Amino acid sequence: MIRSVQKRTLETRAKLIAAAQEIIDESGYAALRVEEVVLRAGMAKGTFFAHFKDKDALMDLIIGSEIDRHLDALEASPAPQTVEQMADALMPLCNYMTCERYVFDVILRFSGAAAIEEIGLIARTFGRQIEVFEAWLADAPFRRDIAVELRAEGIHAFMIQAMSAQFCALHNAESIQDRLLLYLRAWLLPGG
Amino acid sequence: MIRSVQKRTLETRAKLIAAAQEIIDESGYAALRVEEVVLRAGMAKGTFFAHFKDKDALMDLIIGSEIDRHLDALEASPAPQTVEQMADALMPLCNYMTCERYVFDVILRFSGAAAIEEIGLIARTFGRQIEVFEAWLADAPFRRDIAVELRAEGIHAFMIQAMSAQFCALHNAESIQDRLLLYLRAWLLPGG
Amino acid sequence: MIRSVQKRTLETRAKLIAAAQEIIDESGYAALRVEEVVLRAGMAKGTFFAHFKDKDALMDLIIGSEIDRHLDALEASPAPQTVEQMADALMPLCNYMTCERYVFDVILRFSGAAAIEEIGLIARTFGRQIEVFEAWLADAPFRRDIAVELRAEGIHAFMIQAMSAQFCALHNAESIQDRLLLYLRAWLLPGG
Amino acid sequence: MIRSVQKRTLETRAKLIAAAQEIIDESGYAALRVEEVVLRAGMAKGTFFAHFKDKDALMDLIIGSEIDRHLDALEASPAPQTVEQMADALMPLCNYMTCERYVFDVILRFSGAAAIEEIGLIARTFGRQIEVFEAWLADAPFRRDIAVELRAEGIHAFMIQAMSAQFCALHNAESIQDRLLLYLRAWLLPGG
DNA sequence: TATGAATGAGCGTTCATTCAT
DNA sequence: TATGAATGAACGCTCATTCAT
Repeated sequence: MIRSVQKRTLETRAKLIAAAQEIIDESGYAALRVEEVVLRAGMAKGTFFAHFKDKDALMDLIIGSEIDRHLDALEASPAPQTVEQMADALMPLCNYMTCERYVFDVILRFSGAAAIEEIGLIARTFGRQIEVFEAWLADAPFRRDIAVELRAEGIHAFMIQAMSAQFCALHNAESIQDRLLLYLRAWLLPGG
Repeated sequence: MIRSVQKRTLETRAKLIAAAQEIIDESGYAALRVEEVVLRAGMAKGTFFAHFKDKDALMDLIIGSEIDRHLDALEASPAPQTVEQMADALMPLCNYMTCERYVFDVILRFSGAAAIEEIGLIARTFGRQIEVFEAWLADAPFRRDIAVELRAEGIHAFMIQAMSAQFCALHNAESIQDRLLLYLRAWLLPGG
Repeated sequence: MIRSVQKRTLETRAKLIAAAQEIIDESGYAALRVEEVVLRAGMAKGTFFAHFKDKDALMDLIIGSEIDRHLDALEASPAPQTVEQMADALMPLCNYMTCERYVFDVILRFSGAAAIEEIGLIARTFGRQIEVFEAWLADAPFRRDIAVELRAEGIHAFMIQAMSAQFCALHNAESIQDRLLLYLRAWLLPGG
Repeated sequence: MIRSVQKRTLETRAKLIAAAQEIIDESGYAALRVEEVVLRAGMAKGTFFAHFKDKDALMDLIIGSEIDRHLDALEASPAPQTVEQMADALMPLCNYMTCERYVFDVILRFSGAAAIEEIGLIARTFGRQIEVFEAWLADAPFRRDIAVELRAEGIHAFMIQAMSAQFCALHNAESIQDRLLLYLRAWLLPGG
């Protein structure tokens, strides 16, 4: 009884997400409208807000899931042994996070959550990124004078820096990857 | 004649900025409404948009000016000779940039400008930050294995990272300053 | 078997009414939400509508019952022999009916029922009020030039008038009782 | 300058009211939707709410204006000299007020205003009704044992009573006019 | 330059009611 | 009977921005 109810609920939720993804695939994230989502899902507006606190909550879920998928792939691949390999490995995620100005803004905005109960997927993926980096660093031939967590946080900081530059007219000469490589080399192989 | 017109224009502009600052002082940045600004300045709404392209332009100006003031102070002070001094020196600026979630969001959003002609004050202050850091690094006893610009950009990346953590419920154990110190030491004194 | 089912049904109904009354006691009639009622009664929303045609039906029942209780008291008391006594006697009922703007609105709305089968408790209590007044008038020293039913209806009309004035900012100088007394004297003792 | 602006404002307001009236004429009061009003007026939704606090405010204005028009007509006509004439004179207004259940409900709900500043047209027309009745009674051959204001209020009370009965399944045998006549005779010609 | 009424697209909300299980 | 997810049709609102005067 309870199980069947949950199933129905999950199906509805899935339909809403699928409809949203469809819109995003067609017109991009910034073009998503709640009205259009429920229209495509064949549901009432009230149903949307019964499943998601607001539009942002859906956005957090969809973007967060996509980031998670990238992290899954990173976890499934062998740990990079050079900064070049690392930059290569990070590029799919960086490209996704910068695929739209709107997406990058949402990510930055949601990456910090004011309260524990508000922590959404995107915020969690930021934690997971650090974990993935830590796993990479465990056996990699990089600097070992500082804690693995610190090294991982540094990678993250430079990823953000490289992506931010992408949206800046002052720095658009260099690609994300070039900048990332420069940063990672200086961060992980000092003196090298 | 021309001078008097310019003077009047500047006065109007100044009145609008003063009114905005008043609201910010009373209720914070996020609470600022154009309606309220023109009301206090004793003008019509249209006048606002004759002086500022949009609300964001005013926000960019006010926040950018405040950041500039902090940079002026940093430039006027002697260059830090230790990472501890550097972290200390950076804290007033970091505190301002994180005084409100809204302010930090605006700063991140404006730090990259889509086109050269759109570059606003905040974006410029980001460039200026790098310059200030470069000046600091010129004679300081920090790593010299990488270009001074790269070193400066790293400081900036870690400042952002430390401030971001501030808004994240997952990391609020450590203060901005503690994180910053940790990062700067690892970045500027590798192996040290 | 049948008895136990009926008992269960009645218990469910009673629980719903009790929960509703609890909410009313705490927050007033206007604040009552079906959601909150079933939550307190520990039931599902659907159960509510299995017992009451709609929310209004519950409201009609609760308010109607309260009015009935007042009418019981009036019937149990001796008939007033003066308009002063009559106004005194009517005040508890008037006070209840005007305890909340929402309650008075519901009463006026329900006092007329669109169809015989829709006649609810409140509409019935209006009929009962007339009957009570008729009983009062049977032996009382008031005008006798018109039918007793007409006299009774007049009392009712003036009760409504006096209560309506209560909610009007234009007339809040006089109390319900003062107005009622004025009206009743003019209605029941013309020329007196 | 100021005048021309006011003119434009008044025109917009008039267009909104005209559009609303059009809908009412076609489909009735209960069918009026804000969306439809602005659509017909060729305006934005925001404009509606810039002119009317909410939908109810528009309803109050339209219904109140209509009542006012009836009162204008009553004031322009000679004062009734018999209760029969009075009932005849009141019927157009009564018919309007009971043209729709929704309209009568709105009238009752708005006839009392919680605060002076909230007093709308409908509430004001109730005061005006009393004044019109007072003017009628000044020279008419009706009872004079009570104050003219009191006599006027009684007429009003009985109008409401007669109209309320109209919506009540228990009393729909008699017409509003018959009831009104009965009431007025008993009220204005006691002993007669 | 100044005015301020008008715009407008979409979000969030409400909450009684229905219906498949 | 009981369940509770889903419905749905407006409403109210926001508020930066535009534009005719």
